[in-house]
Amino acid sequence: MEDSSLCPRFEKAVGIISQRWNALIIYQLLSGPQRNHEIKDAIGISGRLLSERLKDLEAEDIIHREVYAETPVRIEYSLTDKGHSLKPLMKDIKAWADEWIDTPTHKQCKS
Amino acid sequence: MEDSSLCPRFEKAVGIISQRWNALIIYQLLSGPQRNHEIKDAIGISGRLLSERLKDLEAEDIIHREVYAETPVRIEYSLTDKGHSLKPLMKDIKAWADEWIDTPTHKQCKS
DNA sequence: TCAACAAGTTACTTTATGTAACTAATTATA
DNA sequence: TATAATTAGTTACATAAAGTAACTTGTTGA
Repeated sequence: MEDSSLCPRFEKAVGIISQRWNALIIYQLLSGPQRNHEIKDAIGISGRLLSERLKDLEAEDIIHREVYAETPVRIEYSLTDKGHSLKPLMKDIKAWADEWIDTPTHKQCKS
Repeated sequence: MEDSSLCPRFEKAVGIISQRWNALIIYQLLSGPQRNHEIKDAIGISGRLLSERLKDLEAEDIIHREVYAETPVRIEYSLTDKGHSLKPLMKDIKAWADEWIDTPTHKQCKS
């Protein structure tokens, strides 16, 4: 293991995107800045993992954490430029899913 | 957990693509049909997981397993139409990686 | 016959994820 | 003023997935 002949950049990108929950978090944030509990409720992740992933994605400069010193304090997560640049990718996944994934028991989703 | 309000098709697609190793296997097969050990050497996966993932991807109709009754027997894996339809996605990941991922110690890779 | 290869499988260890309870700060409610 | 509720986390523990390596089966070439 551990030494492939593939492109290291590609492997790094795949590592980020295919880390569990990351794609769903990024997809969710495409619709605008959101708070911890909003993301949590939207994608069904546990608080433990959401905190962990948000930290990871912030470290990768894909999302930005903004603290609003209101009362009570409000913390919002949003996509950085780097994060926003993943939009075409997310749209590709969505398009592929619409064409190739069969979920007869579920209705069509909005684009 | 377990009940999100996202599109079920999208979640299914993300589940497949972001399952560890799947994207690398599919990317690797974009360059043509390959045997078990070729994929293994190319992406650095263990034999155990490669067998498991190849079975999963075959069950999803993303790859095809062809047995050539030569001597010794030759087994080749290739992308199905559904698998090939993931090419734009893979290219997007590659393009994103080239633009946003910094690997100063590694050289540029072929497109 | 013996070593080597190819495609898997089995057994076992390590890491990641899921679940739930717990903080700390604030706020609305009785 | 207690009391419960909310928000963004964290901690502790159980379960599931991934990593490692040895083993199997069938065949080949020396």
